Amino acid sequence: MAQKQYWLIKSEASCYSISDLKKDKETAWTGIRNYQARNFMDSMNVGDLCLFYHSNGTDVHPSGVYGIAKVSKKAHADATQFDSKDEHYDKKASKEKPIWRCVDVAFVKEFLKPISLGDIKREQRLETIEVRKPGSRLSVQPVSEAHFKIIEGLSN
DNA sequence: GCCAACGTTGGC
DNA sequence: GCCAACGTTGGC
Repeated sequence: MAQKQYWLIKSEASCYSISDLKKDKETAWTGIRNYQARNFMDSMNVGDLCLFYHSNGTDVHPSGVYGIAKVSKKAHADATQFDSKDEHYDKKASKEKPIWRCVDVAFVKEFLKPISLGDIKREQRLETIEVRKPGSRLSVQPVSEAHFKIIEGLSN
């Protein structure tokens, strides 16, 4: 068993939120159409923990980490790339030659107190975290164990 | 809604 | 293989 890794996965709350995952218990993390993000998903292992980040927030619902999910299945072909009616359809992909993959993630917990991007920027120990970098658009990104634990700690 | 940052595409 | 144009993301 490989050592546990930590990640941050982004979703717009209006698209798929932590409460959706709480309700579903488990979901396929489909729709990732970025090679770097895909490659990170390829290196995920079952049991890895993910910070669940809501992007494109509002004043009422700020961008930030809203909870934790756990990888429950290693990367497999993302079914939405074959579906011409899906918004993530990719005509260059075929069942014989899939381009995009996704992992399955399971609900772990929803933070009682979400950690907003503002909170993250105020925390000196998180100075080097990817999500703080200007123009950080990567929707799946690695997070160090230390940073993961700090954010988890802040929510208590 | 604006705009900066970034990835992708396509002409050359 | 370069690079300008374009589309998308995401904070504000």
